[in-house]
Amino acid sequence: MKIKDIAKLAGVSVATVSRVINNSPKVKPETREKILKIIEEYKYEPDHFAKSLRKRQSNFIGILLIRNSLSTEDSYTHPFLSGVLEYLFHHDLKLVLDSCDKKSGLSHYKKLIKSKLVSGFIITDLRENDERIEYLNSINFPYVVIGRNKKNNFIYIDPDNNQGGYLGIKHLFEIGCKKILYISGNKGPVVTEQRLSGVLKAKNELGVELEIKYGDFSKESGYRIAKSVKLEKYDGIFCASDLMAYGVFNYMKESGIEKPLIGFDDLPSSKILGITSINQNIFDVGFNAAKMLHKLINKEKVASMLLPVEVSVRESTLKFRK
Amino acid sequence: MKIKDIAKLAGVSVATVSRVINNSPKVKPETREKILKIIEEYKYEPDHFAKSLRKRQSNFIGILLIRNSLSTEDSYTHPFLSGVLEYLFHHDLKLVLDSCDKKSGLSHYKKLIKSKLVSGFIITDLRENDERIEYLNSINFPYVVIGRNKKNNFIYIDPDNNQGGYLGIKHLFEIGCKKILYISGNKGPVVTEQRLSGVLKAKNELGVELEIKYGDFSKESGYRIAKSVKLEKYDGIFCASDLMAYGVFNYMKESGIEKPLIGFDDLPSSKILGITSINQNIFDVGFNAAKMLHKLINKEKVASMLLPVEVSVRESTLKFRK
DNA sequence: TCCTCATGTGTAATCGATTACATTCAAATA
DNA sequence: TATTTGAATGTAATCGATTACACATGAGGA
Repeated sequence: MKIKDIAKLAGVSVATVSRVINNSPKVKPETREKILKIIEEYKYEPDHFAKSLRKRQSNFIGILLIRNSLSTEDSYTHPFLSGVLEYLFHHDLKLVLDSCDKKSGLSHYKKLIKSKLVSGFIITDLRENDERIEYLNSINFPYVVIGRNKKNNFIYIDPDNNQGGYLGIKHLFEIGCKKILYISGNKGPVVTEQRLSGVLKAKNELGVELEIKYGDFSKESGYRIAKSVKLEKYDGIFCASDLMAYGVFNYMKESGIEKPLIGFDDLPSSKILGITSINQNIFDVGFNAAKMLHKLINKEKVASMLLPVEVSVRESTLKFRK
Repeated sequence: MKIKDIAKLAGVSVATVSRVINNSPKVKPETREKILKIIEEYKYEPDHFAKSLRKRQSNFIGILLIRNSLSTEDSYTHPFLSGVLEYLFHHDLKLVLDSCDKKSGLSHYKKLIKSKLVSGFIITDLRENDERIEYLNSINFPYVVIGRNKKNNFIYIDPDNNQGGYLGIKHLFEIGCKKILYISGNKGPVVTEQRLSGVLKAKNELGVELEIKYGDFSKESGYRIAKSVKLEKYDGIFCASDLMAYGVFNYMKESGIEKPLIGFDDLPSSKILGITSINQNIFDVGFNAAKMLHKLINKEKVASMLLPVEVSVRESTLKFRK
């Protein structure tokens, strides 16, 4: 079933049918009705490839996952993609999901661009000095980045890590903590600085005592640090990642110490373990990334975006509330 | 840059360039070399839409996620999609990820088919009496289903739940359990029967004593059942889902009882909690689903597939080992 | 020498839509 | 009445590739 068939059935030319499909105003209402009825009756759908070819536009956006990067706890992909899809759903856009190697992945992006398959990218797994950024900037191709790096010469969307650090300390303060241990991530990643900076802001503003140790975001590092310091000294612990909080959690169980504990990221396990954490709405990240990209594709002005985070309060701090 | 430009640069016709691109054997080697060099030099890529239109074939497969179905713990999507993408990566296929409503989602599938955008589907979130199945069967469109239902009139791929049930009991038996509590899922879903049937097979084969209670896969139901029975009576507990195992786990912590415990699904939290569980390799599910679909699209014969599962042994049973 | 045949290449039709331009027809205006 | 105008529709070119068919060339056989 193609446009020609519909035209024949309706006794009009293909041009008129096309006009109806594309909502051109210059079609007589009765003609439009008649054609729509036939289209409906035969469940006609225009050929996607013919349409894209002729219109010289793709309604695809691309997301490339890194090959072989299966982390044990990925709770990110589903809500993120759902958010993206939710936006696309309402705007006649589609998503091509593809994969590429971490190294040498650029050629894959180039292929998708040169074959005119996609009209924009959402970039994930950003690196410092990311060759993808350099390339996309150089040809002025629309894209939005999830996260930031030091160069930061692009449009990005990122949860407000700074605010997250702030809220964590504030929450501990509110349940009565005065001497807090902050287990930071390792120096290097931008998130480390962002979260730390929020933590420091809260410290100064609220006047709590703060000690800082540096882990590396991993469970093991959390455990190690918890073991090496005297936890008794503190009346609250804030970790820059849930994984580190799990390490601390395990150590506390072992040693019988009980202190208020907060993590960061709000992984699903935190809900099950009852650990308070800083929650980022990943669905919103996806949704807004798609929205921003859509605007960029339409040549509209777009500003980078920080998404608010919030504290998911659970057992691990709740039971210490005064 | 289009094929015409390449042809001009090489001093040949577009047909010859096209032949080179499509590996037609009837091109003189020197001509081929010359053209390939120019293609390489200019990084030419054929227009995807033109190619698909003319060849009357799409190299897209489709997966539709259900809208607004954000479960707290989704550890499935990423490895599944990674598996799918890994196969596609090597076979010049691409994935269109889209979404549709749980109810009335069928029209979305129809659209993708009628617009000729996709040449096959991987069906997830299967229901009993799934209208998608009826429709796809009726028009003989290629698809592969993740999971099974009672009708089961389709090609599917599914982890071997039966084997999982068997292995769970066997593992408990091997660490010395003789009187086991099995907390099943609710009657209805196919997995309930499958897992239970494996459990029963092991019971008969190994001669252990077995008691069965029915939960509903949820954490709460696990907790409730653990509380309502006398856990002391048993020397091992096997749950048909990790969530139920978490409920049991929590109750045991509270009540100070310690018994070997196994869950099913191997959610990420199980690793963190140290709970032994039945693991399904989700990456393999995705990879093989893509492979099977590819064969179906190429009109090859394909048989449904059960993927082996294994026991991820952890603390919750390890420490009881004799 | 002439014919056949294989090899390599070019010409032009084609896929199914969109759209610039042409055409028709009736109403409005001079 | 003749002319202009605008609305509605049709004709045909076009997007960029693939491919059936035509054609040219030279080798090999009669």
